[in-house]
Amino acid sequence: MPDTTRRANRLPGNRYGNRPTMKDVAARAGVGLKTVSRVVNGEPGVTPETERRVQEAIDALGFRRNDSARVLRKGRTASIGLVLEDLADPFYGPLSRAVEEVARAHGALLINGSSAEDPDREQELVLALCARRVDGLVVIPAGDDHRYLEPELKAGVATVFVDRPAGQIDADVVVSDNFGGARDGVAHLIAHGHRRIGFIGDMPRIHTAAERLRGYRAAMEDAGIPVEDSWMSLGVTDPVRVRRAAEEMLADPQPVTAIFTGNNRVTVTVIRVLAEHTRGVALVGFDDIELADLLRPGVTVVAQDAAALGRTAAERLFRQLDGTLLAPDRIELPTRLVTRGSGELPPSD
Amino acid sequence: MPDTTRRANRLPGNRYGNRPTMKDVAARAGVGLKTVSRVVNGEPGVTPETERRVQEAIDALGFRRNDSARVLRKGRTASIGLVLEDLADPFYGPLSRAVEEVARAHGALLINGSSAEDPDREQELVLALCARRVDGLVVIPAGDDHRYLEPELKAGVATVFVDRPAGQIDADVVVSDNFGGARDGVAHLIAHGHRRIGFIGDMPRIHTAAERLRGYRAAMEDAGIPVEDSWMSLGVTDPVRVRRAAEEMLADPQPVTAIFTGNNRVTVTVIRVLAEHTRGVALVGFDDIELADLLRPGVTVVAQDAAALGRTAAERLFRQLDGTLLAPDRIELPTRLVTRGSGELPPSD
DNA sequence: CCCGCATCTGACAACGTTGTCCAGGCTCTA
DNA sequence: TAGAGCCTGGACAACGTTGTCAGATGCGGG
Repeated sequence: MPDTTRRANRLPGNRYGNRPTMKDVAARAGVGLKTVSRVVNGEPGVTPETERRVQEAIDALGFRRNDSARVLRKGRTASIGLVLEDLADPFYGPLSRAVEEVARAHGALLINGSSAEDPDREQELVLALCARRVDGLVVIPAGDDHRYLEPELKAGVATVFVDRPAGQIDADVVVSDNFGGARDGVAHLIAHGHRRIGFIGDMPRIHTAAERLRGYRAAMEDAGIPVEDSWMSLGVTDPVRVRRAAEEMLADPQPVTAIFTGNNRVTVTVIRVLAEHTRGVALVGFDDIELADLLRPGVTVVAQDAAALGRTAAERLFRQLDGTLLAPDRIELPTRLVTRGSGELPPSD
Repeated sequence: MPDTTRRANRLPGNRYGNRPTMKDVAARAGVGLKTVSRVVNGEPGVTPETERRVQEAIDALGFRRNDSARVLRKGRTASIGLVLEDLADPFYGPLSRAVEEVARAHGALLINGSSAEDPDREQELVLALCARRVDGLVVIPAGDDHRYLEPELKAGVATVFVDRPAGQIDADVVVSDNFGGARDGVAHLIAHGHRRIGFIGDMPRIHTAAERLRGYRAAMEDAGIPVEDSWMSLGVTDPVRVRRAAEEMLADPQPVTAIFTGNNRVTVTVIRVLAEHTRGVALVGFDDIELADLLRPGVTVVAQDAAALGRTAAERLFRQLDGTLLAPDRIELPTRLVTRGSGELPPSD
């Protein structure tokens, strides 16, 4: 009694709510299983009349191919994973969209998740995506050790890191010129006469933050200005503490006359602080901000092209998948200094 | 010769780049297939010694369970689909993140895509997600006919629509009070003495746009102000045309003294136009905008809580999946008028 | 010393699809 | 009209996993 066995093996609640399968369609259309498969996949070798019958059965039953089974058989999932830091950060919006557009052009879906800057969560997410057998991964890394990816890379999972490089493994990377951008931004302030320039940035364990700090130091050193510790605030990230850091720099007996901010969120907070401040303090921020041009003064920024980062990374990913891309490489995209006023204020002392 | 058959059936390039399977792990550990499965899934009934051997083999081979096969067998994918309009729109960032957080709390991954406001693309995406057998869908609809979802709903795919209602089917919906919000925003302008109030909004075929327009009309009617056609601009959406629309309203011999804008993108463009304008024109916008408080004047908005929309929708989705949610319902979240200056300007004529 | 029981392990089928391969029917030609 | 060749359709195995069930092993008690 094979039927009994079969029923016994079924789950109680009935999976997929009893979706029809190709077998059901075949039975209804009075054809073989494989014929249904051919119709569904548009393969040749089916007479129009048969095709019509099959199509009718499909519509009547509301059949939809089960891609899990298909993936199992074919080995490709036509999906890629995107791991970023925070879906809600405006910097990642255009980046995600660019990745999605490239994926779409290649017929792939996008599965994504946020690491919230937590290395464990990054790893967990990446491995979950690998278990789903995504064809490739675009990762904005939170951690700095990615050796856990070695078996995956060996198994042929295409991988591109964006915004920050991978740690301890050799992988494709697409980043902005964080060092050069920050250096130019700070040099811009120096060129406008500033010497006491503050720096407020994220934790130096984040690669981009470290690079921007390095750019700040380089610009100062190039100008022969010794940097005082009280001018730098590293690792503060929540608005309350950023605000306090900025206020301390400005309250110093020898206050900074300009501030360089290390990312968009810090910039926004510092703008708020400066708005309450009577003395004009110059500001250059890393990352562009919406409406920055409408503030008075307009906010001068070092802009990176988030969409280009995403697009470049995704394109490299698919080139890995075609096999047209061979060795891992590091691509660095230029940044652009956008002057709008706040960076051109003269020192007020 | 079963081996020959097997090899002949293999694809040439070798799928997944030859990832090890449980069978391989079992062979290496010298145990049965099912024992490996037990270890991988943390099922009881394995001696510590056996478990150690299996774990060793797993690590040595870099084995990772293939979730496609697992899904095929178990029927649940532990993933949900999110279809929205544009990943890069700042309004959807917090919404996506909220959905992701709820999904994560339920151990599910998020697959998402953008419809770009195109109904066909929405349908294509939704059906692709259904073919992947996502457990549920959160949809910000672009189209207004969702009967194509009927077989899916019948098959038990949990579905919640957000931001805009579903068309032609009975489904769970979570929306903001677009009508009431717009009415209150316009009434606010009226209360400050305005009578000639312009409205610039998106295409009325988009539900939210239509509701906000209705709110505008209601407020005007309540105040006994007849609306002139030249005060309304509907369906313009790209910045160039929004700009032109705003300029025309302001160049009229009897110009509007205030403008109500129908969404965040329109608001931003109109802010730009007004910034170039000498005469003070009042502005209230639908949707909040970052830095709106720092502009002079600050921008008065009708804010909706995007994160709450996403969270509410996702929670309802998972309640559908638990079975604790029975009938589809419509949830309407309140909006909030945030006064910052631009909406309180008096008429300038 | 043997039996019963509990514990651990493995063989096997099934999930829904696709690739392979063969059978049967048809057309076309000699 | 018979034979060769083509075209359509279907049976079957396999993808990698998990549920079922039965067999093996070890232990304690009678």
